[in-house]
Amino acid sequence: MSYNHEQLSLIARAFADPIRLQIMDLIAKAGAEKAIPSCCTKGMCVCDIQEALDMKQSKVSYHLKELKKAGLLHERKEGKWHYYAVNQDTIERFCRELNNRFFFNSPS
Amino acid sequence: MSYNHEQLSLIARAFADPIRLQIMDLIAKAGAEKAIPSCCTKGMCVCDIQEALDMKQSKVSYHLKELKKAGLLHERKEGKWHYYAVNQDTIERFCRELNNRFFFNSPS
DNA sequence: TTGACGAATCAAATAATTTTGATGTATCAT
DNA sequence: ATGATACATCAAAATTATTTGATTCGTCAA
Repeated sequence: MSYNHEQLSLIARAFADPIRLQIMDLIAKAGAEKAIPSCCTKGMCVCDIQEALDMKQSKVSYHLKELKKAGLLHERKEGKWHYYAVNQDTIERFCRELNNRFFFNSPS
Repeated sequence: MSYNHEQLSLIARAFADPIRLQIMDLIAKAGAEKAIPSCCTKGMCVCDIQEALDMKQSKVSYHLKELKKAGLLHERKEGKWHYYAVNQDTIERFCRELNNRFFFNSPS
């Protein structure tokens, strides 16, 4: 039902790198607004992130893998493209878990 | 007003190690309940954590430093002892920040 | 003072993450 | 089939984090 230390730390580790936060921001914005760059209607593809943040492709892929491993991203494959979108559920559970653990008067 | 990527990742990094989560849990419990071990009424001292988790003193100090650097702990010195307590404000702000960033319909 | 205790800090060793360039795989158009 | 594109994966190098065993610092009691 609730996360253990390993699961919690996996998510925290994913958030622990500024580059991954940048990537998350970018993907979140693309999901929220009209979709910043070219090809994405729902989610962002690797090449758009690569271009937006001026990073090597393998670097982007590596960080996306870490984020996905933590359950923070959802992947949808469509032809040649892989679209990534934020998995809000994981973030919500993560925050709820922190609250339950560290607040004496925890709000559920 | 709100955290930048560096500040956010600093907090996330602090949560990113299972050992530090253990320490946080321990300190939080000591604050919430009657105070588990011997000497602490408000906060826990290093030697109590050391004993509770069976760790070397320098290791405990190292992790406490990391947690404090992230603003997750509050330190109070009293004679020979240093008492650590959870800084709930930081956790609250951290969660609020995550919500603001990654939820389209963010609750403030 | 001296010695003992609680804790910080340091330097060296070890371990884990991240970056990089290369190579591999799948999909698609020609 | 061939070549191009989008992406994953790999192995090596570079960078960071963690652990360990001193050593040091501050406080207190004798």
